[in-house]
Amino acid sequence: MRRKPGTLLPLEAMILETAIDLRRRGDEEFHGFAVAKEIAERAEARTLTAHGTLYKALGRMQRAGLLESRWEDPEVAATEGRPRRRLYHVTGLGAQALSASDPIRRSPAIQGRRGLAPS
Amino acid sequence: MRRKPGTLLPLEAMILETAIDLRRRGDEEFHGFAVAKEIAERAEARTLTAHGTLYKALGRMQRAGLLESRWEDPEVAATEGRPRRRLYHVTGLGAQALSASDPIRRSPAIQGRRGLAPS
DNA sequence: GACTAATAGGAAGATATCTGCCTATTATAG
DNA sequence: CTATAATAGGCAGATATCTTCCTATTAGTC
Repeated sequence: MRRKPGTLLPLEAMILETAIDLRRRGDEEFHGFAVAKEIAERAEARTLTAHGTLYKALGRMQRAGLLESRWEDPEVAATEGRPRRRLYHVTGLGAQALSASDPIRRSPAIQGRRGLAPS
Repeated sequence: MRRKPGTLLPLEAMILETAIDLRRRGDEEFHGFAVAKEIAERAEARTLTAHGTLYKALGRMQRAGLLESRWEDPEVAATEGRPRRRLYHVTGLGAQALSASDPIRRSPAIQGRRGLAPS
């Protein structure tokens, strides 16, 4: 949809918020599936089905320098008997971008958004 | 459906056949997904959807001693960028069970079965 | 021959990530 | 203000395995 540089899309802001939230709760790193579930709970279940959208957003944000990632140690995933995760963390730039972003598109949107109806 | 001991179900026979076939072609070991695809191609596309059925059959056959398995080295899966596989091989007992099994339920069933309509 | 007990089969979903395709949306050029 | 260019969003599916339900089928009993 043609990007205005230096702006966060609602989904991107939500990812950053969720990630920073998780960090406050002790998780230094997060993985896509985890934020997917978090976001699905918050945002009035717009399902965010087929997580393709989310993973594409994560990749995009990483390319933009808002996130950094590393692959989980395969041994760990193996021990826990699940697919391997890609572990992300928010960069300084990412945190900065969030606080600089239009707050109307952020927190208010999470519970009882006013104005800016989604559909 | 209550088992007659020492008998192979069509699916089990097909797994053993496929596995032995793959071994002839050089693959000492096989994994569930691979046989699933092989079988899906052969058997007139009864899809075998939702591979649950196949994985249950594999587990059952392993418990019966017809197959043995080991988990793939997590590093290998990681390098190839895909989920880890469980690698199976047919045991002597497994090969024996196949040759002892009713041939009408086997090879003929694969192309142009006569009699014994499936549905 | 009918009934029942037991298990096989099938659908669906959890766990994770990623790609391709098509449509929707938006920023900017005109 | 509109047309266009570009990208975001959504759906589907590939890659693998496994679990939980519910239904279908069959072996063996009476």
